Amino acid sequence: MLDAKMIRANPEEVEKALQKRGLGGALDGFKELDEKRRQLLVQSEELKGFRNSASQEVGKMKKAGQDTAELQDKVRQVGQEIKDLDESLAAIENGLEKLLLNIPNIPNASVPVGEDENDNIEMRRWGDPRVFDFEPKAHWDLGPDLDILDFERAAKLSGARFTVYKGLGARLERAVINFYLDVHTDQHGYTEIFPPFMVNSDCMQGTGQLPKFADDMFKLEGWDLYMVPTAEVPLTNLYRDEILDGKDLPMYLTAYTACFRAEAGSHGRDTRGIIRQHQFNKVELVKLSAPETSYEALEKMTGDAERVLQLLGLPYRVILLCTGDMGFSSAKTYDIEVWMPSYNAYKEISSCSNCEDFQARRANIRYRPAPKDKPRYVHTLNGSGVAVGRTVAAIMENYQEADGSIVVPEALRPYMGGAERITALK
RNA sequence: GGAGAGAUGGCCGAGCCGGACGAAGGCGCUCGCCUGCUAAGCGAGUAGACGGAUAAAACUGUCUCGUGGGUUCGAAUCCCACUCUCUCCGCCA
Repeated sequence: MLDAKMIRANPEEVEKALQKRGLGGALDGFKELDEKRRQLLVQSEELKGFRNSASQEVGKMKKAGQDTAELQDKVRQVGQEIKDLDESLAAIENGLEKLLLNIPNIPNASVPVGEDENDNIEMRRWGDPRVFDFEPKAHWDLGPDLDILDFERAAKLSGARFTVYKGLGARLERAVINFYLDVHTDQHGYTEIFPPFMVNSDCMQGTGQLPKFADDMFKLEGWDLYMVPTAEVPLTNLYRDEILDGKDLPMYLTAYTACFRAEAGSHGRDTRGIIRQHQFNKVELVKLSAPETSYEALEKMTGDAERVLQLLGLPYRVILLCTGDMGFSSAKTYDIEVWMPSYNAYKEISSCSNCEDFQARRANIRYRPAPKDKPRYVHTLNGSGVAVGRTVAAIMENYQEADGSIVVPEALRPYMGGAERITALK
């Protein structure tokens, strides 16, 4: 959520910034509502001030044995006026909040202006895509052939866009999860959290999924609970409505969770394999940072995500998203894309964003730099560290051999009971 | 799922037969004094949000005692609903 005071002070600049995201006119109506709100607020507060002093007066008069009927009558009338004013005020504040909750974050000045993914900027590449001396298979063929992925039985259980992992496939998924968590906790300084996989609507609003993207999520019928679309939601909301001690910043958090996405708009994309699923695993990185250091923290976090791909020997590139391609809450985002032979292209495997104070304002996460200081909003960052299912798909495809087996990357072997290779049983 | 108890400031904890209570007291924290150092001791200060005022402050108004309603001239205190926590029973991994 943007700061109403900031919009009030620089309406043209905010409008310009939102236009870069292709959202001209998003601020329409703000000024009128904002002015009306303050006008009604002043009126209401004046009357309340009168009510407070008059009520005290009644108390004194009663003690002195005086007749208070007239004053009480007067205050009763004022009370009605206050009630009416407050009703109008509440309606206006609702309108304002609705407006603000649906406005995305303002891009950082370093973000390239553009319309869509074609205007993104490639920052760097790591590793060289392997040149195969045989025709490589896609993971959706490798998986069933090796009997480690079962799409048909998954469909029987849950329908399209679910996968059953079996044998060393299941083991590989679990190995990657543990490997990622170990690297981030032991080498990158993150604290491991194991959060609930269902969270309430306050959390969803705090990180920006609600109210705008309700259709992308799975909601539990009869409950104010949603399946987490990413661990970013529980991790960032851990400190919702709190004032943190400046000494505790920056805070580095990591979590494995399954992630659940309905993504109504994605039908027809990536229909094969495990790239786009209703349920997938991810290890997430979240940082709470002081504003001054949040952009350094973003570079570092992106590096942390890159590092696990390097350790697995998977070629990737880093993309800086343009204004038109960024997520709702983000001020600046790097995507990391891993090389996928089946697509003959790089495919997103991580997204690292600095949301600045956008989520912190929604979720009311503040910190006190020093004991006497006023509380300030933290900056929140989140990044995939990285997507597990897509990692497994990338390993399968990049490490496949001509005989249809898959070599286990060395870094994962300790997590695979020493297995060096996944081969068909038959 | 059934029965009961509770929710107050950073923490603990009074108030809860309605009237100067944004809230006693303690702890913690900050600043100062004292002490050779540390500890102890002494003094002062110590919630947030939204407004007004200001160059900025000082200053000032309103709201907040789990949340939302209600009663009343006036609610932390009375009434209703909800949420959460704890204890006992049941069930369960």
